[in-house]
Amino acid sequence: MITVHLKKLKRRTEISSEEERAIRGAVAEVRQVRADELVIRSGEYLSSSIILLDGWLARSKDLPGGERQVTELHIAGDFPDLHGFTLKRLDDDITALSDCRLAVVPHERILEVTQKFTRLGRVYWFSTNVDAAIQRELSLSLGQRSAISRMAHLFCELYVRLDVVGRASNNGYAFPLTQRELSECLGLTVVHANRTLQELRRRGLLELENRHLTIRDMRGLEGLAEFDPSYLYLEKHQL
Amino acid sequence: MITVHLKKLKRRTEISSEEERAIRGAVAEVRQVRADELVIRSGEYLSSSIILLDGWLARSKDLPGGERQVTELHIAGDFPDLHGFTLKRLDDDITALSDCRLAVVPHERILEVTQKFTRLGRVYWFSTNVDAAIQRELSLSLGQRSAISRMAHLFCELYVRLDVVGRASNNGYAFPLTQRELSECLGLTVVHANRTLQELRRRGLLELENRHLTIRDMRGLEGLAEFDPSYLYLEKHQL
DNA sequence: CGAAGCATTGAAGTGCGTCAACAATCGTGG
DNA sequence: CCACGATTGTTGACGCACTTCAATGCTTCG
Repeated sequence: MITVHLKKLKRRTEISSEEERAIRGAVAEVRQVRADELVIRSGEYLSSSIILLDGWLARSKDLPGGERQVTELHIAGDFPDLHGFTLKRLDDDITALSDCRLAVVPHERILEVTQKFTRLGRVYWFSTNVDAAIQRELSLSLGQRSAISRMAHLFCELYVRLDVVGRASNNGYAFPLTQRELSECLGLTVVHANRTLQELRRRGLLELENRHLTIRDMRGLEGLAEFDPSYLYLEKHQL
Repeated sequence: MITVHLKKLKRRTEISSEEERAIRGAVAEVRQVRADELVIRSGEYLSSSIILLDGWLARSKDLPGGERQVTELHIAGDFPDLHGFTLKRLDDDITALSDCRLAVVPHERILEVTQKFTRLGRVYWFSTNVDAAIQRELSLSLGQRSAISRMAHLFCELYVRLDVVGRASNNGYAFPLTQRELSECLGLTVVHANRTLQELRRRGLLELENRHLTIRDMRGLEGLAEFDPSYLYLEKHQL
């Protein structure tokens, strides 16, 4: 179950069997949450963090008027609120986009593990830095890319990230978001997100039905998105 | 000189005199760079990071077509490429917006210091997490706020951050960016950034001349920006 | 089976972009 | 210290990508 998290880590760095045991031992319990459940409210005090084992989570920030911006989508293997280990409260909400299974990791155990294995401290620091890189790429999208290029970019990124944890299959993946949620990722209205999605279909780049995305023309999609995965830091790192 | 960096750290957590000595000892040299100089190119291998002692730096990402998005502005006291310690290369460029003084900190010394003082490891991890929070707030701005609210928000944030390191004075601060650079922070064209700035002036909220910003109506500006500084994590933290 | 949420479409509006010109300021060399 | 080209700031006219509003069918699920 937590194997998916180790799979993600091992893609980017070596994890010794001793370190692996320490990580496995840090999990206190496994929880389930339902779709649409608010998992963590921004501002609330945190004494544990969660590893996403299965399902999708969104981190988002709202304006007083209700407008919502998703700051990052999280998939199986991610450690969505690991930054809460040092920050002790989040500045963004975490919501379940689908039913999810979560491994709860108390901060005191993260502290112990990273004291004992200082390299793991760097591995997890690295991990939050990659999340920050994903968020920077989002800023680039929101600030400079057109709606269609932005949407294409998101689908490309998710394909790569899902592939790392073995959740992508022959050019497609399960995609549980509604068009409203998708629009909140992209800084668009639902109506325009809908039209943009249709344009991607019309160009023969992808299909999206029954919550499943199929990429029909990966080259074309990547080209439209100007997608370059180097910001995902997929190569092996010495830490 | 590096005192400004310690000032920033001490605002958010305790730093013992032993830890302070370790930090001061980690600096290998002090460099100067001129305005408009490309300080770090994204992708290049890094074996040291820099603390900004004086001046302004911008982190930015470009699209193939030349469109640029600034992902974060950095001021005195910041550690702009600290994430390079784990990532070993950046996904964004770092450019000098003004003449700057930089303290160079070799990664091997960061490694030593954080091995010896594991709490300092968490302090710096915390620090990159705050940068990530600033970037999330930018995503919220780019995705959901109007041009004028976005610009107001940026000026509010910079006031608070500069105040922490004692670089803001009676409701104003030195602001070295050109309108082009400002527009690249906000995802706007220069022309529209210019008109938006004029609108802020016209409403009596601020003045900007000779590279100096004066806030005439802080309440009004914060209200327009819907500014809430909690994402800056200014309170004292146990790490 | 009914209600609520979700996807889709059309028509009309607007915030911001584009293009183009010009004024003001800056930096540099003579 | 002035000359002058380059950069920066400003303004106007116009265009368009995306929003807004509103209506309609389609799912989904209690």
